Amino acid sequence: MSTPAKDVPRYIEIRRALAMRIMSGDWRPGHRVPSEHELMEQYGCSRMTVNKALSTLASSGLIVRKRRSGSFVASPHSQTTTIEIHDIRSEIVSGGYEYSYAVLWRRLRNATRQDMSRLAVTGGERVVAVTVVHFASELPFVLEERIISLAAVPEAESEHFVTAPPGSWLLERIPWTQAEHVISAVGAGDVAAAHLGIREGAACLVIERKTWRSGAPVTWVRLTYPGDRHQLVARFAPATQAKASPEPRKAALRGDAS
Amino acid sequence: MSTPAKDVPRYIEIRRALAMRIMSGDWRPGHRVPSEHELMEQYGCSRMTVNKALSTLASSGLIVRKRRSGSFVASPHSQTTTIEIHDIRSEIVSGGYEYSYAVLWRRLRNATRQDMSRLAVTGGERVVAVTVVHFASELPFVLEERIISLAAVPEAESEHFVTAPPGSWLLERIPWTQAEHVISAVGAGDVAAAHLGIREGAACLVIERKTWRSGAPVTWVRLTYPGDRHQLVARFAPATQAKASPEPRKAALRGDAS
DNA sequence: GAGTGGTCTAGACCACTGA
DNA sequence: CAGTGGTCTAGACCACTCA
Repeated sequence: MSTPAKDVPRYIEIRRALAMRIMSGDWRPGHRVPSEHELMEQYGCSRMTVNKALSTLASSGLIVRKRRSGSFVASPHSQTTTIEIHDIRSEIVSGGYEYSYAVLWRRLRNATRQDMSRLAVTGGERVVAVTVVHFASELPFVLEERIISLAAVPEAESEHFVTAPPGSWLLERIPWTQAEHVISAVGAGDVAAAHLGIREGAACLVIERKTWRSGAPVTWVRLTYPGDRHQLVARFAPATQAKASPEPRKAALRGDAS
Repeated sequence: MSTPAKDVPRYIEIRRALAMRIMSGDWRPGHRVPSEHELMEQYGCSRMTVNKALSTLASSGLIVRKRRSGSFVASPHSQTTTIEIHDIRSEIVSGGYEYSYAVLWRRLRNATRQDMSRLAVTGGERVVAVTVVHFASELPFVLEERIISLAAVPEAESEHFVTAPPGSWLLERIPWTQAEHVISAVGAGDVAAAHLGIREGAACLVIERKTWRSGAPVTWVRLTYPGDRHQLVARFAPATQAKASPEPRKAALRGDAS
């Protein structure tokens, strides 16, 4: 069995072989993986090649590398997994729904204490605060409450988001950022309940995101999804890429559930 | 400015320089990054070095590489971010609380239709179903509902989880796996409400995890956290590792919130 | 002190694909 | 067809750190 691999690069072949030993339980956590020199001889290839196998294995968390001691099978005491947080529009459109949005209100103000804590700034900057509902085929899909720092995005002062919602609008202007997400569950407040057409106190999935650009706060946003209309999916398959995931679901609207 | 870097490896220096151009907006999405040959000359180093800079940049999603055409600044239309899902015990202990748990019940049965759909199997296997509450200093912290495939873990047949909860017990025996997580918000059902000491319908953060080992289903688990006692935090800072994150918070218990 | 991983070099061949 | 990235080689020096 296990055809010797047709076209897969050498380093992936090695990586896969090592991953198999680990994931099969053959090598328990703490077990010492052969050194680069040993693997060179075992596989008859150069050190750079086994190094690539080992370092990608390390970056996916399957092994830990220590100078002078060697590489060891890692202890999986925390699972790290990757989630994708999508643009709301494409999320809705790719679900086969029609996208629309409505700006509920928009204000220009000096940052309140709450604004400052949300943006993680101390000085009293000017901000734009805007609240938007996004619809999937007429059905309220998510409530977006956003604060934008005018120091970071001066153009926002005169922008009323009639041609594009704040998220997309910002993405056009501030393409690459650092971000922090906080995911939680809360009961819908009266505002959210009214705008999302759900019962007050109904469970909602809330994603809060702070965004920086080279260290400077850009925007804060809270997305409130009715609990029965949205979920996040994350997959984790270390390095070996065991098999194509059956279906990379991302979000489900009510009725999509299997 | 920007001291020429003391000890940082060459490829990180290059990667950082490129990341700066991208994150500053100097190079917009779609912009063509210099080719490996051009960068070789620019930085006076070998191709392997610039290759490492570019490929790590690509794996962090900042650029897209295409043969024959070149490397291009990626469009950030979906943010991918990494969350860590921790062992419940260490999650509680690291929060400064005292950990304990109680097995509510445990049953051995042939897989029901629901069990099969949760484990993603079709045959009617034997499973262990077990429900556990985890406490943080006497306060119910999370409800764990779990199904374990006996085909994958035969020892579970006689295990009653008195010395360790199912999660830790499994981790000891099945260290490395693939997993799929689904994160959602639901109102507490009557069972969850009773055991977690919360109002029925109160918002809960729910994490469902399916676990495989080399393709074979091992376990399914649903973790129900009272919404006001838990949240997930994810950070995203592409490649440049801009700055040490102020504090890698993971979970917050009521009272920890700032 | 010796073995380990971290990094780097100056080449090489290949597959792919856009002009 | 020519330029690009993907991979690989057979060396090298270094820092670190465990024994």
